[in-house]
Parts: sequence; C-alpha cells; structure tokens
Amino acid sequence: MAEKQLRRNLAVLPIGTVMKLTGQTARQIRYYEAQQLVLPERTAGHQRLFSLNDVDRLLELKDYLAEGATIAQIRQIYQKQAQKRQQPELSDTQTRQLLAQELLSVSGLVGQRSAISQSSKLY
DNA sequence: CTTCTGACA
DNA sequence: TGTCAGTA
Repeated sequence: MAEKQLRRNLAVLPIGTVMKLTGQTARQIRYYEAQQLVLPERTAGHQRLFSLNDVDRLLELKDYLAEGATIAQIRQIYQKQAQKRQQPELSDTQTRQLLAQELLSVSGLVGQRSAISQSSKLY
C-alpha cells in the first residue's frame, strides 16, 4: 500500500506526455511550475520529469481555475496543506500537555506572567 | 524530433 | 497565452 504511493511520486513523464494527459499546453504547464503550483523534477539535462501525482495536481488545477480560483489562492491552499503534513495539528489534550511543559520549563527562569506570554508565542 | 529559456506582439 | 529563436 505504501509501495504504490511511492510509485505515484516517481517522476518519469516528460512534458509531452503530461500535455496529452492533462490537455494543457507546455506553456501553461511551465507557467504553473513558475507559480509553484507543481514541482516537477529535472533530469541531468534540465528536462522536466513529472510524476503521476503531478499530473493529478495539474488536472486538479484545471478544475480550480475553471471554477474561478486565483493562482495566488491555489498556491496558498497547497502551501498550507504541505505545512500541515510536516506539522500535524495537535489534539486539545496534546496542546494542553505541551503548554503545561513549556510553562514549567520557562516559569523557573522568568516567572509565571511572562512565562505565559512567552510560551504562547510558540503557537 | 522533443524540450528549455527568454522575449515580444 | 501563443509563438518564435537558438540551444541542449
């Protein structure tokens, strides 16, 4: 199951194939890359190589754009999704435990009042 | 022949 | 965006 996802992320498709698969022009695909909406890999000779996930991304992009979304809006959507993968949201209890630990470790140095404001900056 | 970057109507 | 030029 994990092996399959790995293959979907394998960059092996040249732009010509992606054009046929998405119905987009090379110009558009390159433009979307410039806008950070897709991040294809490169061969030693600078040729773009797309993965199946990249193709899905472009197909999805076509829908979002058709629905009137802005390049900037779509970019933010993907950026926030990427951030959440690296920094998964904490459950309420996890947050409380973490906050409690921060409070304990910082209060010893600066006292409770400022300890609260300092630890809150961490979230 | 295919792709790449930069540029211009 | 399309398209043309000059490359790799």
